[in-house]
Amino acid sequence: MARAIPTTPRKSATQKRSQAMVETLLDATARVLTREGYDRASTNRIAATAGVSVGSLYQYFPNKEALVAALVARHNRQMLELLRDALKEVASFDLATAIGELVRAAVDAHLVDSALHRIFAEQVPRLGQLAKIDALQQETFLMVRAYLEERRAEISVPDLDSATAICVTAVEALTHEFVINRPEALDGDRDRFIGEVTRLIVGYLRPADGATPRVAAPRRRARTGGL
Amino acid sequence: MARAIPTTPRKSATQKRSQAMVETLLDATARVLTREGYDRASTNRIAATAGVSVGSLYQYFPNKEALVAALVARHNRQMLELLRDALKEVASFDLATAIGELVRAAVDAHLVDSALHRIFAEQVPRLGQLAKIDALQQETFLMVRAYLEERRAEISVPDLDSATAICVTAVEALTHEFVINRPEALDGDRDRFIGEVTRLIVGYLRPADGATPRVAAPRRRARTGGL
Amino acid sequence: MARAIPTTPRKSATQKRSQAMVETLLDATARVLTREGYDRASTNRIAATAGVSVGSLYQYFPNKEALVAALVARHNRQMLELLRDALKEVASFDLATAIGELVRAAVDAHLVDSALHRIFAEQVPRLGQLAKIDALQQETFLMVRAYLEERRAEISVPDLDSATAICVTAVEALTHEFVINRPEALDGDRDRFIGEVTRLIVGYLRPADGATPRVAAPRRRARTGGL
Amino acid sequence: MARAIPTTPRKSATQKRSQAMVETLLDATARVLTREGYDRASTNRIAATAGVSVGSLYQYFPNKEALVAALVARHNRQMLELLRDALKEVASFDLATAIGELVRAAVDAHLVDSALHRIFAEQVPRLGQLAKIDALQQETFLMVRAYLEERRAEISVPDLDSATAICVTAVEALTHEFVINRPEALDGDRDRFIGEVTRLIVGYLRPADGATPRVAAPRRRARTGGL
DNA sequence: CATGAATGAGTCTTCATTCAT
DNA sequence: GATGAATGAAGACTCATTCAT
Repeated sequence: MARAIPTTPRKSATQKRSQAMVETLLDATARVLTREGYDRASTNRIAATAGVSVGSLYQYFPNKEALVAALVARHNRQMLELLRDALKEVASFDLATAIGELVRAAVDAHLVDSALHRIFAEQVPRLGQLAKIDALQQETFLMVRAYLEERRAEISVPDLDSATAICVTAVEALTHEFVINRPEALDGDRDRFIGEVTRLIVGYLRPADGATPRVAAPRRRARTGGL
Repeated sequence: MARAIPTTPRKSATQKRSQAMVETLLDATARVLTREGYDRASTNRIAATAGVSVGSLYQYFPNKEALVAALVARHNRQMLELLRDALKEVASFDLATAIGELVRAAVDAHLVDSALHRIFAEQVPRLGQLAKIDALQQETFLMVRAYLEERRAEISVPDLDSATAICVTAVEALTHEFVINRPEALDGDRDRFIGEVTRLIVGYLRPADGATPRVAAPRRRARTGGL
Repeated sequence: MARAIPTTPRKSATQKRSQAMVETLLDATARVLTREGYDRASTNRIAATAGVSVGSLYQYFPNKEALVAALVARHNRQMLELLRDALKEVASFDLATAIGELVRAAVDAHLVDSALHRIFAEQVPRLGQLAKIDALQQETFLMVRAYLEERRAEISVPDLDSATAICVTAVEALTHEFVINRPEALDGDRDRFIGEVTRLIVGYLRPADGATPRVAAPRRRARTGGL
Repeated sequence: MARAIPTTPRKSATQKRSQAMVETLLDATARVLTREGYDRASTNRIAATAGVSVGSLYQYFPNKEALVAALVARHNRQMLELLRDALKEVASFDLATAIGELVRAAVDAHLVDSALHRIFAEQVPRLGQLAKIDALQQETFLMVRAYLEERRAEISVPDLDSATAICVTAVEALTHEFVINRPEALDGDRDRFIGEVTRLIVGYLRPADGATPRVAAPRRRARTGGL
């Protein structure tokens, strides 16, 4: 306690400066990554872009991977934030409306920095520290699963875990594909896309009719004669 | 006349040797890519793995990108082959059964070399020649679209283009996610996964009841007011 | 205020160190070029000879060509310096004496580093940046032309531009030839060479008698009949 | 003798084919050298340009240097030929006219293939075999010297060796400079150039007036106090 | 003899990281 | 703590030359 008086303020000033430096570096990393691609994003270039010396960069990040990992984490956090907000807002909505809003949030999330998002998706190797970061994606799963749990009554799918996985994966992939690779298909027509995806998901979670198609035993590869 | 006999074989012998070298190099590339990742896959390492000198590698491929592009093309072709076969087989089936078989083919395709597929998806930069290769993916779109066209009567979605895009993207993403990132979820239970995905797609294409959920106007952030 | 003192020196210390590194690299380049020839002068060898890492070399020069260009520039500057000094000194001399001194300066200039000069002349490709460097040679032309302009009265050649070009080219070539390729012809007899060249030039600029030989129309190959 | 019957004809046929191959290769070398420069003129490229396999190239030339040396020799021979012809023709002319024709021959010689000549002069390293080739230049010296000897009476320069060296060097350098580096100065005005150079040389060999400028003892560098 | 596939040493250049100031 | 010069391993690619066919 005695230490808190002089230490805390001074430390937080330092921390504030540190935090500012970290943000500056992450911003520079994002810019370089977007402009040059992963392979040409050298730590020297990033430091220069940040207006800082390489040495300083290494004062805050032990190596390049950690730097990129931190940026990925920040970006994921920003995206997640939007989803979290949407989930809060949606809590009392009926399923279809709620799913619609969640899809819309997914689109917004992909638009936070779609160029950067593409680089992460397409070029950044998922090794070491980056592997752990997918844990953030896990959070998405848990949040969505919790929501579906609450709406259990409206859902006819038996296994909620796999249903969540399927819905989250499908929405994320469709959003990604359309925002990143077919942005022209969304121009001025975002709602149509959202509507379609929503229908896909809602139709899956709540099949109105009874006829759930059951997959037949595999027909192909009957070569060996087995069933 | 007599001399003509040895000429042709000799030429094809050369071609056979060339082809063999190309295959050797692509195999080595796949192995190095899988084992070391894209960043550590140097042309020297690839040549060494192939048991060949770098010079030979450059006799067959003008640069590293072309080598990787050729491997991607080969892999895509193998995957596409499975889908093509499935589409042929499925031509006369009813929609649900057909979709089931197609999903199964997608799974098989991702299992052709899932480790390599992951590297392509996660690390190989989509630049230059690689961009063109996504054209192969375009082929998937066209093939599936053609199939849906034939089953038009059973499909209630108005815009077949976007429906195809959505189905192909969703199936590919779900298959990718489960084969690549959650393989344990498929062990001994592949049919359940296939069934779920099939239900997702069929439910989307052929909503039995009338209640198609229409997305409400955006509730949050009524930005510019546009639809 | 007190702090201002160390700052400036430190900066100039850095600049001094930079300049020292540049000189070291240029010296090493000259040594390698002289000892090994242009083709065997690799950046790695040059860096090693300089006792520096390749990386450092590239911190100061963007590529091999720039390095060689800088060395050429330095060498040309040194040679030019001698000529400039001679021209100053010679301003008031009569034409013959002046030309003699200028020829002597040309010899001295070629002796600055004749081995290096030979490499530049014989092996270094005149491309890219090097092309611009010939501009330094342009300076020679202008300086000499200015001198001749002042001595106009003693010169009977009508076109001063072409006269300058002829004199400069002839002196440079003769000096080059004798210093670089026939150094033994100069040993202990430099003044005789200088005298001969001076007579060549002075005789050309100031033909005492009237009989200027006019070239007859071409005798051989009266091709199209043109003059 | 007995062997001569079957051997000689067959051999000469072979030799003829050999000679043709050599010429083809030299032509290709010239083309590649001119188009790509010395550094980018690889034996593989040369062979390909010649429409021949590398192996064949090495059947006729032990290495790249020998190939280039042979081309230099051929080119020098062609140039020399023109000079030789001119000297024959000029034998009976008076000095001024003769020098004029010789200068004209020098220009023609440089125009044989000026692009190639430039490459030789500026990029080809004078090492190994190439060194010996300058012997061809020696021939020029001897031929010109022989001519001057015959015209001894008209020449007032005491040392014919150095006079020859000076004349040959000056004419070659001036021709080179104007044909290679200032071709525009010759367009439609070749005779003017030839006239000037001729005046330079004739004025040097046959100074009409007595006043041969004698070089004074060096004036510069009197720094240390010496004369 | 001709061929051209194969070789691998060697070139230029980049970049993550360190450390003296 | 900040700086940025220095490092040197490593990468993509070229090319003279050889040799089995």
